[in-house]
Amino acid sequence: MATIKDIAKLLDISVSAVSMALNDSPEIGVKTKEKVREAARQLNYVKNGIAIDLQRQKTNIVLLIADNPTRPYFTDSLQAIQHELTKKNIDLVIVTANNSHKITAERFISENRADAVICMSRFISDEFVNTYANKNMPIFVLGRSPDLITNDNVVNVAIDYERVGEDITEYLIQAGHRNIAFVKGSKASVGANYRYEGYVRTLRRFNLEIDKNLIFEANGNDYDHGYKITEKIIDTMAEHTIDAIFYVTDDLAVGGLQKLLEKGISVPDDVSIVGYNNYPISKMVTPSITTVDLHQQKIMHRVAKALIGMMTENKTKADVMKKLQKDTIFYSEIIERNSVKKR
Amino acid sequence: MATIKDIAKLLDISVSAVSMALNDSPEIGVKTKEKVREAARQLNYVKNGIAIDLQRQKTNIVLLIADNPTRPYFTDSLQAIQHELTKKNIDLVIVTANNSHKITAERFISENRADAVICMSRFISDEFVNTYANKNMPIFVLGRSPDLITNDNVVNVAIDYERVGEDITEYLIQAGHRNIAFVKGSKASVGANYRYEGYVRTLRRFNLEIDKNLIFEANGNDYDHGYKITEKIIDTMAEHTIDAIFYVTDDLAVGGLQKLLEKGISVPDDVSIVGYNNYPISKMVTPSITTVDLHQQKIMHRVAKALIGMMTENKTKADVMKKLQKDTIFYSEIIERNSVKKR
DNA sequence: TTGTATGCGTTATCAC
DNA sequence: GTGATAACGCATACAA
Repeated sequence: MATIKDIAKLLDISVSAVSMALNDSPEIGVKTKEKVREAARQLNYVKNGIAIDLQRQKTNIVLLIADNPTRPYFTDSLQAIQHELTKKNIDLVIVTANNSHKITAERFISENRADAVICMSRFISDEFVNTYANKNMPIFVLGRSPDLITNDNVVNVAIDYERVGEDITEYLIQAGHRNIAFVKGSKASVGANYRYEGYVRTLRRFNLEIDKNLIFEANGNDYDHGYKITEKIIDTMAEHTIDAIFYVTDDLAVGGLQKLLEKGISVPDDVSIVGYNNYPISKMVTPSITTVDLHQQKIMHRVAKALIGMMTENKTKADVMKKLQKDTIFYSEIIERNSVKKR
Repeated sequence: MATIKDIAKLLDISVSAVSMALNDSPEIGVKTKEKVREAARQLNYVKNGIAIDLQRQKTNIVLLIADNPTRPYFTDSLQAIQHELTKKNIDLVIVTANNSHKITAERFISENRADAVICMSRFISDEFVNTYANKNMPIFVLGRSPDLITNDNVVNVAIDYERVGEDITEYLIQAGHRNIAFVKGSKASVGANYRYEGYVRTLRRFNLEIDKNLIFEANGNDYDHGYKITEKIIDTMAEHTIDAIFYVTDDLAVGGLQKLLEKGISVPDDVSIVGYNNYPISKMVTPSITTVDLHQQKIMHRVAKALIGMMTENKTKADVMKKLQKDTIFYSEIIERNSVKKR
């Protein structure tokens, strides 16, 4: 690996001259620049970004930590973030952090390998985030408890969990459903828990009984869990009437749908179902599934902008918080499709 | 940001002593180590990974370049790679490189920000790869033309494209189908093109006519394109009999399936369909779709191992190539489900 | 057991 | 227009 030193030696000029030439500094003559560039080509010189970062005390990268890069909510976010960062010529690096593998992510944080981080993974603890965030590396976390954030360089992107789960429950009730089953998913999923609470609140608001027999635990958020739990649901349908099923996740709903169809139960004629998140798959099945869109992209656009503000314009947490919450950051939208019947 | 210098000053010992203490060197006394650690805690010291990398002339990271991190073929690969790297305590960093955004990936390569790279994106050109791969940073690319690889530090993971597309076509023929339509996807997809060739070869082998009317261009590999092109297919079914449809991708097949069902065409009673890749979604629809599994994970496990060999054991391209191709790296497997009817 | 000196590859600050 | 030199934060060979 050739370095600027090698170039300098070859051309018998100083290292700094080479550096400046390579960076097209106006202080360097045109002929020198050309000589340097030519030599660089000859020696197969490639610059060492690490050394540059060290010298500059900046990495120019934003670290994005994901628990599961498969999920559409992640890829949506990714797109939004990348869009904003590209404008500013900031690099984006993704590392995953989940149950079984989070060392890389933690190392990147604890070793200050970024100028800012967006943490979408729950597996990086509040404590960790609090101890390592600093002025040169603010950390954005999503949907955590505000009271657990003690560091002034970690900003929590609050989500208005008040309405979560209420919207779609109300929608089902308005459509004439009374016996609405609820399928819980992964216990670790914060959002999913809030949806359940919204469901309960809404039933109460409409003076509907909360029947424990209609609450199911899938113990996971994906297709397979949905498929499996729906076996149980079908069993209980023998004794209790169920008009509609609120799956806490689209994937669960898709799995459930398939089980229902296999058992000859028609959706939505025999039972209506809804999912949550507006994952692409929800429209790919027959019947397509009514769901709710969280507008993750819009949120992340704003997060990215706030983050850039802190990185490049020396804004403080207080500054960006105002903008982040200027209008309600969170608003969900019901996507009506064909899995719900009005009665 | 405190550095070891600060610690040294505080404790009035040398910088190197601090460095060694922090790295738990046996040369340093226990009491000194404790003092140092305590001081580090007090000063809120966090180590600077960048500086370490510079000094060590190693980054300990493998760079994974993806075009579309959404695709299951990517997440499958990710899992396999991460599994192998974790064993060796090597970090994995993902950056995306697609049509509109590949600067980050290119910068990471050209600035030597990794000890090795796996490039799954077609948007990083052969030329680029050839100019930047070096002994300290080998680059693995997937399924490119071997003759375009001129650098001895880029290893091309060949895939046995001979059989691709033949297997499933033969399967359809054996099931009694004669008029088999083919739906092409994105023109940029290398694998998809090979599948088409396999399809053609197989028809010839069985002395079946290749009917241009039954070849469709979806111009994309995803659900929406499948949905759209199937409109055309249904139109031509009025004039030409079609027993089966070979969608070049599962997503296309899922989109097609939905359109067929909407139009009241039964799958597989009226027409059989197959996809390719064994994406999770192919089993989530009703009827579930017969497809072929490329065993991407197994391939990537082997790739990761080869790469680790080059990184840590100084193995050469020649060395790893042998192992990579020891047994056929590529073998596809037909996953029989419910979208094909025997006639 | 500890300290000194040097180097990693680059940029920045001066002085020339 | 150019060249020494220090500095970035850390690790290491060697000396003490």
